[in-house]
Amino acid sequence: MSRSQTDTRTRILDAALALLEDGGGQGVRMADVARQAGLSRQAVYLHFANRADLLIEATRHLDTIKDSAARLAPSRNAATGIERLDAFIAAWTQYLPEIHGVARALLAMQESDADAASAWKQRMEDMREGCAAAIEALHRDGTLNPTYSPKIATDILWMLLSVRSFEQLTIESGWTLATYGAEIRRIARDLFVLPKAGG
Amino acid sequence: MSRSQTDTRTRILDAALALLEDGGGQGVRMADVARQAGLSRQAVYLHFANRADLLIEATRHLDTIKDSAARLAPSRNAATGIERLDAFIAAWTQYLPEIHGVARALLAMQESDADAASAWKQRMEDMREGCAAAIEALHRDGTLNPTYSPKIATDILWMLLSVRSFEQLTIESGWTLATYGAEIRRIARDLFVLPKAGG
DNA sequence: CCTTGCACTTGACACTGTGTAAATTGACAC
DNA sequence: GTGTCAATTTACACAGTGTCAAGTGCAAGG
Repeated sequence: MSRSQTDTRTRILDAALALLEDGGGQGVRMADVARQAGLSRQAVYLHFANRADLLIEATRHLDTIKDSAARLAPSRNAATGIERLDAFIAAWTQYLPEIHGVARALLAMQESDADAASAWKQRMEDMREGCAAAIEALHRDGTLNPTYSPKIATDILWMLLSVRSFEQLTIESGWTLATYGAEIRRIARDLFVLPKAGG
Repeated sequence: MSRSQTDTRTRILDAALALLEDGGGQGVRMADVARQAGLSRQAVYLHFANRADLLIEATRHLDTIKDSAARLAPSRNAATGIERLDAFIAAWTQYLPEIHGVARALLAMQESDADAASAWKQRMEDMREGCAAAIEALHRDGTLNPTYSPKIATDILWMLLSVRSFEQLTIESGWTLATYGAEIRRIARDLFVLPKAGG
């Protein structure tokens, strides 16, 4: 068999990712993906139930390609809370630009499609776990600024690392990726990490 | 004339605002607005060129109703930079929930319509002026944390006060409006206001 | 009174994009 | 050869936006 079913499936996913990655974002239609994959529009529906399904699977596919799990390992292995916070922020701020195109599309889809909404929500929930773990590590070390509860600190960190905040700072305010990463790290430290005793 | 052209126009705008205010957000169609205003769908097009135009005018209309200009007066009249920052944040965080529905719709429209995009951008630019002025006031007083440049500080404050951040914190993280206002104020102070000498 | 103007209505239609369905092709496997 | 199955072509239903044309009803004004 020259073209297995799974081959075509990944070909479609790759096509979708290619289109989503460069700016297009919103304007990626089913027909565009089909053309990019060298298929008829209808053939796409043989592999994915609908547009939401395609986008959801595309993000999953991207996670596999980019090995998102491996990227967060350094964060989990950090010795101190501060190191864990830094490592998590570094990993995420490097990851975000790479998934931005797909994230944007799924985020937009979310408003009209319930499945897309819950898929996105789940992803954001997973990311929040990382935020919570970093804050919790600070808390255990006694280096969490006590004027912030772990819950509030997690919420704020989650917001700082959200796709929307990333977009606003890099696109609207023109920050470079390096600036974005460095500033978010600094904000998190300024807010959450207890100043050294006597400082 | 029992029904002047401007009467109907405002009737349509009021109808649109009413629908946008309660949750609907995305799902407000031209036909919905028309029904709410007691008109045929086509009549709406006699007053507004298209959906984007209607939404843009609706936000303008809302500004008039809510008197957005007057709300920012206390901020401009503040004696110190710190007071100005506080007043601006207070005014904006109280205003945001009131315009949230319309903002959401315009924000969504922005992705597909160029006019909506530039109208939204303009509004955000105006809001940014307020952020910049507050930070500048701190700067003049010498109370701006020198590790943040006025530009970076403005960008961050702008991001903290964005509709998206508001949505994330109140909807996703479940903060009350009061918590949202208080926490943003605290974050801004922690980040930007220089600790008292000897503190 | 009758005409002119105008806001609005009704109904039809084009266009875009999604999703469904049916009949057909082409290749590979046994 | 025949069956299987991916993929194709063609067609259509549906929602929502936006356009167009003909017609209605009312009020102002000669």
